[in-house]
Amino acid sequence: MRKPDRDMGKDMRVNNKKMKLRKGLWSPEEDEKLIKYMLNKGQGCWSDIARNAGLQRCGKSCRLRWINYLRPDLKRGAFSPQEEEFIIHLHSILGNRWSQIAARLPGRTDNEVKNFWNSTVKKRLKNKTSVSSSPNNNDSSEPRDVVGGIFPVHEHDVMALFKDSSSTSMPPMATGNQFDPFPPLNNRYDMTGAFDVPTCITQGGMGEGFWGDYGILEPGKIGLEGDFSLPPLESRSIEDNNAANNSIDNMKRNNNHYNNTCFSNTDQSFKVGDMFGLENHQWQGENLRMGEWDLEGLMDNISSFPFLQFQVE
DNA sequence: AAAAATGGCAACCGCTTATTT
DNA sequence: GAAATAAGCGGTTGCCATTTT
Repeated sequence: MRKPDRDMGKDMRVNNKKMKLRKGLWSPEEDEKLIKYMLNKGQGCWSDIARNAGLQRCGKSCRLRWINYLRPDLKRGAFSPQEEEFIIHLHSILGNRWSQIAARLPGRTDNEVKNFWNSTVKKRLKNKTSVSSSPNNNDSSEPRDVVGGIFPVHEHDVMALFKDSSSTSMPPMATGNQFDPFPPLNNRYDMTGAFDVPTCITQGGMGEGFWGDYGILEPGKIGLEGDFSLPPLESRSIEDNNAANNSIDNMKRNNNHYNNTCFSNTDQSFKVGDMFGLENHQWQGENLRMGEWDLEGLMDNISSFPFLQFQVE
């Protein structure tokens, strides 16, 4: 429901003055204000941020703008074929849980994934399936058994597989938590935690046995024998993790919005914790529990996991 | 060249969930 | 425990650019 820029929303009070809230597209000036504020003050209550940054926007709008567009760790740019495959695969398991899917794609937002799905993937799958005229393909809003004939994924099959694994070769998880075939890469929204998105795990990459026969689930290949000990994301190597990027100029230079390149291009990594001068890594302790093998559980947290490296094309 | 159709995506809305008072 | 507030999420809309007619 995007309205033209001139459209104004409801009121907000600043210094007891009634101000009209802006809606619609963000101007570069607004972006700059928000970036500046976020860099200086970090994340807080969004309605305060909106007010204190001098933006005539509601907090919700600021949050969205930051998360979906201005965050320095966003990858942006076209989805790679690997990412596409991964999205399709995850969607076959998770359905329209865009945030969960996005959480497993470094530098991507739920909005981005959702848009990509609705505008591109859906269509592609439709074409594919109309050619193969598989009976099992319709709209993709629900988890499917077959996605375009590529991925034979069935929720309970996966579950069974995990159950089997747990009874036989499932390792005693170091963290005692549930097994997650596609662990979220990070708590991306937690500005107190450092993360280096583009350097996300790489061991072989997708394609090479990643999918086949649930390749990713094969104990021998992916460490089900017990090795989940990859270092947490935030401690992985970063090519040039110089907090020198810690300036709006750099952000602008790298941000699509300003010159069509990506914020954290493939050859550049950010640690937001560094950018913001923060050292807490709250995410490390999130929610580790052993529980029943429900799907949600499956997709819940786990410590780091050999994964894949996406490239922006 | 102009109009219409289509695609991509930013941003809003409304609902749900979590947290605070 | 209830109410208020904030945050998170998915669905949807509509603008703009590109492609097709």
